[in-house]
Amino acid sequence: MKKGKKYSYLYERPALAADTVIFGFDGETLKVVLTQRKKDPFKSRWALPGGFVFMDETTEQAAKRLLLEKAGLKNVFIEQLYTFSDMDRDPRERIVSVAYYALVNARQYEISAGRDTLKTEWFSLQDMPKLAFDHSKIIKLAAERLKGKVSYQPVGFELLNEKFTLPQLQALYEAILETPIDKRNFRKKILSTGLLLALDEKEKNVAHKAAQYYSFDKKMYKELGKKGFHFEL
Amino acid sequence: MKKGKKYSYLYERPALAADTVIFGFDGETLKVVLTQRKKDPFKSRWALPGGFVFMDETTEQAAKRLLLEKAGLKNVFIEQLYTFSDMDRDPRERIVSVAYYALVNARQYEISAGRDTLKTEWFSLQDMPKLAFDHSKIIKLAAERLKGKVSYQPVGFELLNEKFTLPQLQALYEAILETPIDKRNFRKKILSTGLLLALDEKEKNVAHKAAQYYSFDKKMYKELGKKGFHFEL
DNA sequence: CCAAAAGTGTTAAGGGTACACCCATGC
DNA sequence: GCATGGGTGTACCCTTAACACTTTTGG
Repeated sequence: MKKGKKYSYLYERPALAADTVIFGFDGETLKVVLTQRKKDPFKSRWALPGGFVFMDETTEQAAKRLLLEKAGLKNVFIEQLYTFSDMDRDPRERIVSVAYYALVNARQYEISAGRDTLKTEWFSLQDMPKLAFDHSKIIKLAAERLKGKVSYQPVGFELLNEKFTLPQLQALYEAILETPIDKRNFRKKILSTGLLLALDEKEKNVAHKAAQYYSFDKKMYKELGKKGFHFEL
Repeated sequence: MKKGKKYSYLYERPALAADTVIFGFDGETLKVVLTQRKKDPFKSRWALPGGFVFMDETTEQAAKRLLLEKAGLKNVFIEQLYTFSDMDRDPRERIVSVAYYALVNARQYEISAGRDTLKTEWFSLQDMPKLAFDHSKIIKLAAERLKGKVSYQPVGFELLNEKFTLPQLQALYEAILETPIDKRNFRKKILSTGLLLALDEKEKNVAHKAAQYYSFDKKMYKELGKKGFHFEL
């Protein structure tokens, strides 16, 4: 190993960014937040909310900060997805991006446009515009990850209101897994986890039998020690 | 958002490194490759093989290059694990590390000490020395990831010879999952995947009934389209 | 012939899947 | 009273889990 080009890392380093796929659920389809770019490159194209990582923050802190700056979101579930480092990700220069995904309640939060963005909006996963950079690739990977995650951890609750009905929860699972689920089997299975708490409250003003509200029993989840959850199909 | 400190990323960037957890199996326990550091910080401490990412390579390419340089390994299964970015990971300066894990056949490859290392050796996961940086944390995460992975993808074969016996394969699963497995149930399940090809060759020179050799049917695996594998307990 | 590990089948229990009708509510 | 979606139970099948003896080989 010689000195010279190979040691250029001492002087030259890739820039480090964080981008986040924010998932939300509107009752029908899975959505993600996109921001429209105000500047080149890819001026006016839609992109994931993201930006550079500062020297005094971890990549996760950066992702959270950018969530707030670019979409007005705070205190959300967030988890690291993957690090993208292809040489030509960004036309300007080399940028390595640590991608995260976040789960938020799309109805509870107002999404607000932030710095460097023209607009910030929810887009259905089924119906996405052409994206900047390699962001479609990132979203695709995030959707797959979520599919896997939902089948062994009760993350779905992050996407719903604190109280929700079983039909709502089922619709969410169907949207994430992209497959229809049998109503009775779904109820049996999800209730058998013991993680749902039936509230004594029902839907109102619906032109059919009112659905029971439930909430997620976080205490029980901690007691179960995150074991013994398995949700196939 | 003001200019100033917050924009320091334009001038100052974290260094970017890649570290790899190399798993091997000696027939009894899971092992990982560690290298003893020749320089400060943590001079003479054991650490994961790793190093800086150059400007003309992806993090995965860097991990592969470092595998070759530091441990003499080539053409191995490698997959991204997680990106570590805590501020105080490295006492010198801020270094963000993209961690990978690799699966190699510990018997087939000779491990050789590389540049900047005193020695390079296999260590049993059960019996690890005190490590430099946050490398124990990385190894712990890698072991968990491998546990999960092995139950839905047939990765175990990367750790064995091309031909192997079912008792060998079972011992590997037991080592990874850290739990004993029933012999008959294991055979039934693993054979029912249709991914094993019985060779017409048996063990030799063993003081007991000779075990049948099998190989992994890669063609069949591709045909099955990576679906329908599920290995619980 | 002895030691040591490979190989083999059955049963019982639990979980998954498929499936159709009645109920509550608003209009 | 009608349309709409919520809520409920059962039967079959397949998978899992538990479990003990015979076979082959080298020494």
